[in-house]
Amino acid sequence: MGKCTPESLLEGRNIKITRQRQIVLGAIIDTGKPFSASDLHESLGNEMDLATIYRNLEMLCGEGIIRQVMNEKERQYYELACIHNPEHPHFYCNICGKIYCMKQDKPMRLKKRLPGDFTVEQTVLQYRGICPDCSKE
Amino acid sequence: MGKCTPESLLEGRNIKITRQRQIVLGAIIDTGKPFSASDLHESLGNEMDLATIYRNLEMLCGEGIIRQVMNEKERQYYELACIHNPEHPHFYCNICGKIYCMKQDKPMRLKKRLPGDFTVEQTVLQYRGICPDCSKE
DNA sequence: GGTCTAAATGCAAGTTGTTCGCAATTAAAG
DNA sequence: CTTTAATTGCGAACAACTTGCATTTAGACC
Repeated sequence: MGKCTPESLLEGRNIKITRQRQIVLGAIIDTGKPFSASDLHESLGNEMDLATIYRNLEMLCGEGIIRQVMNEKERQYYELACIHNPEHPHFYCNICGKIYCMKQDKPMRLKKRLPGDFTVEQTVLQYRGICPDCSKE
Repeated sequence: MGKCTPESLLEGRNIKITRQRQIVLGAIIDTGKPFSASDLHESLGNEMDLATIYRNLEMLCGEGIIRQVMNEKERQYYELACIHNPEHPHFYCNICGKIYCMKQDKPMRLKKRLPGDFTVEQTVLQYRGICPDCSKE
């Protein structure tokens, strides 16, 4: 299990490796935290077309390479979905809007069986409140 | 603890009781399930101004009379937040987009203490997958 | 290497949910 | 009944995201 690189994440998937995909994936890997399309856009110097970023995020999400984390202030946040980053809870600060990853020991598998005939594909657990930084004031 | 009426929900709060607030709250109480601004708008025959609905939803949310449930397809969903409807998990169907309330026996109080200095004001637990109706196909 | 083609990109325009400014209306206090 | 501050309706503005289309490009096949 080597480390994540844009190429390793894309290989064996029948996906064209374009320059912008390498750049986008590189930025996603570098940022160790949840990001939105415009976060990426900014971190890349506002040079890449936003439509390209959106299209690639959708593709990466469909491939399971990234996952949706939360939707806040009308903005969708994602994170890398690799072996080293399994599903985990997130904390959203109601004051500063920052999103924190809440790592936890045991894998998140709350009630995978639901009554009736619900098939659970993803479990989302999030907390909202005030983060340590904002508590200080 | 009487039943919910627009007036009982607003009383003692220094909020003007307007005709549209009564209508909006009435619709919210009648619909026993999560709703969006446009759901309300439609259910009221597209007659009330959407801006009014948005402003009232924001106010009701600030007052704790309703709570945000989830944000799906760029649309914010709310539900009534009264004694009879405590925080509970929701299920979002990836196919039909319907939102189900997952009632549960014990109150939802997962990990209210988090490491560091996080103050948790709300805990959100949601499942996404395929609902019973869509499983049948 | 060169050629070809389907897929990806950039750009501009469009869509959608939500917000804002402002004049007209209205709840409710006096 | 009067008064006034809050609320409403309307239209325009906004922001995130999507789409159409011409241009470019990865990579497969010679």
